[in-house]
Order: sequence, then C-alpha cells, then structure tokens
Amino acid sequence: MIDINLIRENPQLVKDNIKKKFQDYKLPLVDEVIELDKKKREIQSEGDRLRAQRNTLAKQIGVLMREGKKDEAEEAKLTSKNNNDRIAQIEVETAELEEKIKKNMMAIPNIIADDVPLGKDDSCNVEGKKYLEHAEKPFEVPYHLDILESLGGIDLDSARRTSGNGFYYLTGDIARLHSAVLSYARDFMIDKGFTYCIPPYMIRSDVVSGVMSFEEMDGMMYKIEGEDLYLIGTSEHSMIGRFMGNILPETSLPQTLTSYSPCFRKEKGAHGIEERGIYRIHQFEKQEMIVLCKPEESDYWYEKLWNYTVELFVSMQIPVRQLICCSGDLADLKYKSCDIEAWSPRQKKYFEVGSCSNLTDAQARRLGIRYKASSGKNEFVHTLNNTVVAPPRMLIAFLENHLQPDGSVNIPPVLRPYMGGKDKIVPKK
RNA sequence: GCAGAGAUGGCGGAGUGGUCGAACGCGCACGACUCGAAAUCGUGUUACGGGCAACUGUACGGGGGUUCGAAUCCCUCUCUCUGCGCCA
Repeated sequence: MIDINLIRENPQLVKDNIKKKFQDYKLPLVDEVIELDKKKREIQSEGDRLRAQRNTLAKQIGVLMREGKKDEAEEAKLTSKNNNDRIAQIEVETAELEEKIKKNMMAIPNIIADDVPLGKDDSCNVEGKKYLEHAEKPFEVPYHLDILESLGGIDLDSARRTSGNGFYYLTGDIARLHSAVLSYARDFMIDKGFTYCIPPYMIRSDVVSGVMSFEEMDGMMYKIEGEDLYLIGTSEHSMIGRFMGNILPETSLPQTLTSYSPCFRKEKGAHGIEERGIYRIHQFEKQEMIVLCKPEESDYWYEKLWNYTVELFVSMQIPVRQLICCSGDLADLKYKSCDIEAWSPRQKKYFEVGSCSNLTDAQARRLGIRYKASSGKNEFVHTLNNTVVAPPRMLIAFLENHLQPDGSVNIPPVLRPYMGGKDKIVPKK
C-alpha cells in the first residue's frame, strides 16, 4: 500500500508505475481514489463541524443542568439530537468512502525501484550473477524422487493414505539431512548476527488480512475449523505480524531476525500439486530471514540478504544464480525482488529455491509498523524478507548435485557435524 | 475449563457520566547551573486525520449499545493476573 499523499501530489508518477508493471487496467483506480478522497474530505469537514457543535452543546447542557435551568437544557438536547441524525449519516458515508478508497489503494502497486528491469511476465526476468561452475555429470541424473527412493528416504504412498497428495514421509538419513540443513542454516544466520526466533504456527484472521490479499488468503491459507486461526504459509506472516501497530525506538533498528517454521499451503490455482515429488507440497519447513530497518537502509539490506542465501548454498557446494524479477512479475507489494535459483543437473537448468524482497514501506503502512525517527516524527519502517533455505525443495538440488556414479550422495563438510560425521549417504540394497 | 479481578500515553499509575487527551511519577528532549559531569531547578513531551491558517475531529484493549454527553454504564470478543480444576 502506497502513501495516499503520493497520489494526491503526484498521480502521474503512480500511473507511470502502473504502466511499468503492465497493469494498465488499474490506471482508472488512481483518478477514482483522488475523487473519492476529495469527497471524503469534504464530508469529513462537515462531520467535524457538527461534532464540534455537539461537543459545545454537551458542555453547555452540563452547565445548564447544574444551574437548574431544565427547560433550556431540554431545548439544547433536542438540537443536539437532531444533529446526531446527520452525524450518523455522515459516519456511514465516510466509512463507505474509506472502504472504497482502501480497496483501491490495496490494488495500486508499490512504486518499484528504478533498476527493476521492465518486462511483462516471468519470461522477462533477468539473469544476474552465477556462483560455482556446474560441472557436467558423466551419467544420467535420475528424477529426485527416484534418488530419494533408492536411498530409502521417502514414503509417499503412506503419506497419500494418511494425508493425501502433497505430503510425504522423510525417513532415515534423508530426514536427518533435512534437519541438518535447517540446523546448519539456522547457525549460519546466527553467525551473521541474526536473532533466531520460533514463531507461532497459527495466526488470527486480522493478521492474515494484514499480510496478504483476500485472493492470496483463499489460495494459500488453511483455516482451523471453529477457531479464528489459520496455519501460516510462511513464518514471515507471524514474524511481521509480531510488529503490527508498533512504534519501535529508532535504536532497536535494524531488527534482523531468522525464523524457523513449518509452512502450510493449499497451492490452489496455477500449478496445484501436479508435480510428482517434493517440489511443490502442502507442508514444508523453512528457515527465513526478516529485516525491519530505516528507509535509507533497505537497499543495503536487500543486497546483503540475497547474498547470504548465495553464500549458504555455495558453502554446501550447490551452484546457484540470481534471477532478477522484472516489473511485470513483481508482486504488488514489492519494490524489488529476486529469486535465488539452484542448478539442476538433471534438467540442465536453474530452478527457484528462494526469494528475496524489499517491500519498502508498503507492508509497514498496511500493518502500522513505525519507528520514532530522530526528527521526533513517527515514520514507517521498511521491511524485507528472504528465504534462507526451504529443505524439501533444496534437497532436490542437493541430491542431484551431490549424486555420485555409484548412486551414493556426498555430504559436504559443513553439514557433516550435523550428520554425526557422515560424509555420504549410500543406496539401500 | 470454572470463578473473581483487571486492560488508561514509551513505562508505572490516578480518574467511576459533563470543565478529562487525561493528575502524579519515571523516561526522553531542550535550557539553566558547572571547567565538564552527576545531582538540582525550569520548560516541553500521546497518536492519527482535516484545514493556507485560526482552529478542529477522532481514539482510554477490539467491536457494538445506552445518553444531549462515555475512560467512566450495558453487551460481546480478545488478552492479562489470582484461585480451583485438567494436562503434555
């Protein structure tokens, strides 16, 4: 959500930004907001005047009653009562206007960064730097599910019976590897100075509607029956929700947090759970990083964050690249975003393992997360989030890249302490 | 889960129908004193919105109601504390 003052003062900038994102159908929203806002302010002035009158009258009535002037007091009461009808009417109208304005404002995208490449959709995303050369494998790399099965590390059949499609049992060394990756990633971020946090895995509807749109909510979130609770789709939801409505002291910024949680997603819509395996599932685990900082520092943190993910993957000897998200593929709340993609030796291409975003003040405005600036004014913070690692998906990259001709999978040195010293996982006979 | 008490500014805490956006204290900012500091004294200090401005509106956990008028009364939800019960 952008600042309504920006629309009042510079509607052209807002419109140009919408065009840059190829959302021309949203252009009328800007003028609509301007008009609704004008109307709202007019009506609000009238309401304020009437309320001021009511306040004055109320005070007078108090005085009259004390002086025992009953008749005059009754007369004033009547005047006030008549005013109240109009005030009530104005209140309803104002609420309606505000709701319409808010609805439009939610749909108007955040102003994107100057250096975001322009493009209609994900086909226009721009490749950034690559890290680690991917060596050609001298053998055919099987589908990740086949690798997992040969290592005795997965049971999808049982999961389908207990929970349906989109769930899995990980077993033995693979399950241990999954935990090892998370533990290693957690310690990696702690070493970078981040504060480790385990958040609630369920949140209330007011938090949910603060962090996403209704459509997103419908497509992603699982609701707990009979309770005002939803399973989180990512720990970002509860991590950011934690600061809702807060005014933070300037000295507490930046907040650099790394959180662990399981993530629950319906995955309704575009893709669904059509992919065989563990690429897209209803439940997975993720280590996340979150930063709340002063506006002038968010560009700095953005670069820092995605580079941490790169560093982490490189330390596990998995080739990755940065993919810069183009204007048309950028979600409305985002100022800038990029994916970190890992190399798949089987598909001979990169695939997404994480996503880093700078939302500037758009999310903070929506959730009322501010800080007391040294100027004395309360300003909105900037929020950023990035995947440290989401093991089930990263395991695909891991297995494919570390697979040996004999079917075993090497464990890179950084993970061995978390695997009881093991340096490889070998196939089950 | 049951019963009772409670939720007020950055914090503590008064206020139980009108003159309360809110005493007092802490904290913070500025100033005085000082070579400098501590202590002390003085001044200022809730947030959000409308208006060029004077000024004005709203908000006392959330929502609703009673009233000319609500921090104050009623309903409801959430949370906290105390006691009892239950339980990893």
